[in-house]
Amino acid sequence: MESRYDINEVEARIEKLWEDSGLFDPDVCIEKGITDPHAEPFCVVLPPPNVTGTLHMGHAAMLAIEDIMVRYARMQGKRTLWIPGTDHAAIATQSKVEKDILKKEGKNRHDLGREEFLKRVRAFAQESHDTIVRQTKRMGASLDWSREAYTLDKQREVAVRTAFKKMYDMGLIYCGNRVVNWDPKGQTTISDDEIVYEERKAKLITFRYDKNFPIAISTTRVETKFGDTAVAVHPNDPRYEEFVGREYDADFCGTKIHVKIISDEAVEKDFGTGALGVTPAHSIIDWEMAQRHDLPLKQIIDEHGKMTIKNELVFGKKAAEAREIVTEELRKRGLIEKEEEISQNVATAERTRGIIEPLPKLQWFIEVNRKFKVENGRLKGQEKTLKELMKSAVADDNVKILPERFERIYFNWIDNLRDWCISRQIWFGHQIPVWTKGEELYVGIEAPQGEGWIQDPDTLDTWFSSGLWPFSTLGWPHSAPDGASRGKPGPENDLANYFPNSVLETGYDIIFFWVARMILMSTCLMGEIPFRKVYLHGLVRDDKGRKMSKSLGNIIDPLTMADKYGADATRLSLIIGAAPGNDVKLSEDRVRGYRNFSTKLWNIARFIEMNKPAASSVSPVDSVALAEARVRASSETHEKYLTDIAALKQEISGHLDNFEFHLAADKLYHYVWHEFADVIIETEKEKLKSGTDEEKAESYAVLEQLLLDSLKMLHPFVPFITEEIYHIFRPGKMLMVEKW
RNA sequence: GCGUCCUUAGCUCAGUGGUAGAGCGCUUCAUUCACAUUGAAGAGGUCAUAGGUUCGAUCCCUAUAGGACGCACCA
Repeated sequence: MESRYDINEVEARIEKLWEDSGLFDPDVCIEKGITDPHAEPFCVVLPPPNVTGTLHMGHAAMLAIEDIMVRYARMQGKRTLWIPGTDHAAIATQSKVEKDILKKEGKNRHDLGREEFLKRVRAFAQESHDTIVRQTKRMGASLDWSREAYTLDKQREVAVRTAFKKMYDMGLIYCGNRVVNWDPKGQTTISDDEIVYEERKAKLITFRYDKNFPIAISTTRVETKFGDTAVAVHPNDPRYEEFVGREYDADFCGTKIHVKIISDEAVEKDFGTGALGVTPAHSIIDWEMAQRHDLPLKQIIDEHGKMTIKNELVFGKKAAEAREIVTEELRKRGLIEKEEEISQNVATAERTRGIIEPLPKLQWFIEVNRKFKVENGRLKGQEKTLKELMKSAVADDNVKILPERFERIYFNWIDNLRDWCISRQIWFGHQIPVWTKGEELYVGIEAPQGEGWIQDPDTLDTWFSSGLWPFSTLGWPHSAPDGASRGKPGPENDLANYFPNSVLETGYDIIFFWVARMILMSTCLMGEIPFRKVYLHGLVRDDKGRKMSKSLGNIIDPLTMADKYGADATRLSLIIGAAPGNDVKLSEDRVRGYRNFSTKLWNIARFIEMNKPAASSVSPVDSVALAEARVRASSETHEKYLTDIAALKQEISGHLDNFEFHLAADKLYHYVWHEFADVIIETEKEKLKSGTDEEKAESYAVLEQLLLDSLKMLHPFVPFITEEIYHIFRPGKMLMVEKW
């Protein structure tokens, strides 16, 4: 063995060795007789990284954790499949490319036109994809690349369109004119989950529409009051009881408005004056109130955030500017009763950070409170709403979320869930499979026959296609989920063999975006849960606990770490000390520390190899036989070594079964360094130096066995170095498919 | 407002109902020895605070303080 462990040479060579072996593909394992086709299946689908650039430490952590589960399952003899893929990430990718083009060429997407722009986005996505694939392999992830998927490829497009059509036919997808979250910066609608609240100071103004109006109201957005069609008070508020039901005409800064006084539970008595001006067109809450009280809707702001109300003071002005003008006008008219500074949470778009302008728009929605009949699977025939299905999937313990505390968070989210707006006014993504011709509307997988059909120009929320991921990657809708194909090899039988997935592993930050949506799609379309377990990992932060970001300059790049200290060390640094669901603070020192572990392991192997007795170096088969014979005849100390490591194996298996990877890795680390190296080898050193030939051979045999056992247990965590050392002691064998 | 998590060695964090652990850092010593990307020894902790349960609490319960976060509201 080389005296120095050459990380980069070994990791590159082993990566290629695995890839050439084809053993990441379960069908190859079956063909070669390594895996029993009727063995228990174990399937994980990789959360597809966005094609917006490169992998970061969060991805590396995800890959490490999943690879541990997958390699462990494979070594246990399970029929193991881990499917790779990437996500087109519609809005994220589009806005990234838009930004780049604007910076480099000073053009926006409309200057280029839809086709040319999409060409550019696709080129960028392809480049990102290639980088991501390279990086993923570099981390040692044992993914079956022959089954690689992309959320925007042809096969997934069929899945998306099929899902859309089915849900439309079930009455779960509808097109409705509703007040939606409009992002004026990104020029698109977004869903409730894509909103990020930012705390800001605002001026709360208490005023009357005009001198004759009986009730004063409070608002931070006086410019929207042109659109008011009601004033709402709480039903139990004695101050306003007498007014409820009356209607008034008022002159608001020169514009005639008609206002009805209503009572509604949504009003808080203690806020402001306890009376609220209802602006149905520019507030989701107000819009809901308007629905309840049958109020008219008056739009006064457009998609660009400009005032459309025909009032000479503000027409054509930006909302913020109009706010100042209206405030000034109210002052002039002596209508303001109070002005106070308050802090409020402003809704902004997650991607663009533009301030959300609620607007009434015609959009596509998924209705979450409508009862429908499930058509397939285990849940066939049940009449439930999507909300109920999502809830019972977890409440009935069919889907187990780890750590458990996230189940409460999940339920809490479902309770507050509104209809999901799925249409986006961006270009990159799955175009909505709806075509119109005059009054006619067609929903289908393929464009309708005949002239004059126009496809809806909008695209779908990226999470719509991600929601199908657990089964769209397994061949749905082309292959059947059940029937005779179970147990048979080949990707065409994947759905029968690997659905539901065994585990879904992802970050806790996308439990709503993604985990919930997959449960929704799967229970609805498949009539079955998408996966049995959800394992949520924490976020990787810098050593001060801050998010890693370009602007802070605190990014630790997983590939740089892998090149410097090895993918093995990088993986270990992300596993040890990382309790499930807890954030990990990472520093380069940590990675370096685990690189030292690789060196230690290498030297342990080197020491053992150097002490190999000449007699047993004849052939590997003989050496195995010899080792076993020696071990059987071993001394008490030697027996203790072997029972100890057997006990350790029990412990490690237990931890792995319980998803306690951090405990398993920590114990192995401790055993190898502080027990095996520091105690056992130090003890045996003497015998190997001055013992009889017999003693030497026995000592060697025991050490070799301990080493091989350690390598096996370590393999899921540090696959490269363990594979390399294993080959030195067992030429021709592949550790990744050895039996656990 | 509702809820969750965190508070353990100088730093970053694991962990456990019964003499406290890791990495990095620090001190001293060792080195023709598998490994200086090392070994040995060591310093350093009333496990946030106050109550309670218990034979026994860092761990379970309650409250308090500080920090992080999620959800709802935010007129």
